[in-house]
Amino acid sequence: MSRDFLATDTLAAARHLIGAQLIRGSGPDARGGRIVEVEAYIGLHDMASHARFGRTKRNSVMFGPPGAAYVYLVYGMYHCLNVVTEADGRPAALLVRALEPNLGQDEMRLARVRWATTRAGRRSAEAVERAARNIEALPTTRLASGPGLVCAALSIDGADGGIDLCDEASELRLEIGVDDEPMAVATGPRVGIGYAPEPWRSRPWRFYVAGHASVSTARSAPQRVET
DNA sequence: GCAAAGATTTGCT
DNA sequence: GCAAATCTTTGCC
Repeated sequence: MSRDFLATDTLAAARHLIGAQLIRGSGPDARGGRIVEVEAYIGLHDMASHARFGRTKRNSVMFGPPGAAYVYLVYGMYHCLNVVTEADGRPAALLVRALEPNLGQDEMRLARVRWATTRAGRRSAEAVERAARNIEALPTTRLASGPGLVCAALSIDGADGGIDLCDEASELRLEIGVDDEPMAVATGPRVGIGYAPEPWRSRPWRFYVAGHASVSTARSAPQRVET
């Protein structure tokens, strides 16, 4: 993907990311899908953003050049992948919330099972079996329908932080799909930021493909169509 | 130094 | 519909 799409306005970049491909690996081992849901976090004054306290060790990648991967751990369990936007020095990023898997779906399902096994394994063998059965029963469309699930399906963790997603040689990268048809993009408030004061809490900075089966649902706002 | 909360997901009531 | 899981970062004493 051209870095120019990400270098300036974050809300415009969000529209470019919807429909783009996020891919891990290459050749027969490649896996990934089209991005169908993102959220924008923009600037020091966005009270929902990790950048609201200024530059810290965790969020420093957000302050760097566009196209870098900002990966962080939430709730002690799930990794979240962000695409850094805007000029070097300006803290902004797009959180990748959901993919439509269209490459290496079997490997993505296996990665989900591996992730769940590691976590549930600390509890009991029964918990592992139950989690594995649940994942095996999932429709392919639901393998990466949430920010934590995108990372589980693509095996993304802190080691991927800082990777250049615009470099076609990167292990983890973005590509523009050739067969992309215009998709109806809906907008709404960002998910899980109830701690933020207004007007940030209500900013319609969540972008998603209206009615798409792969869009996250766990805590999602109701879907409404825009254009 | 310590306490609290978090850009989530799952399973049980 | 609610609470647990799990650990890093931030804020306050």
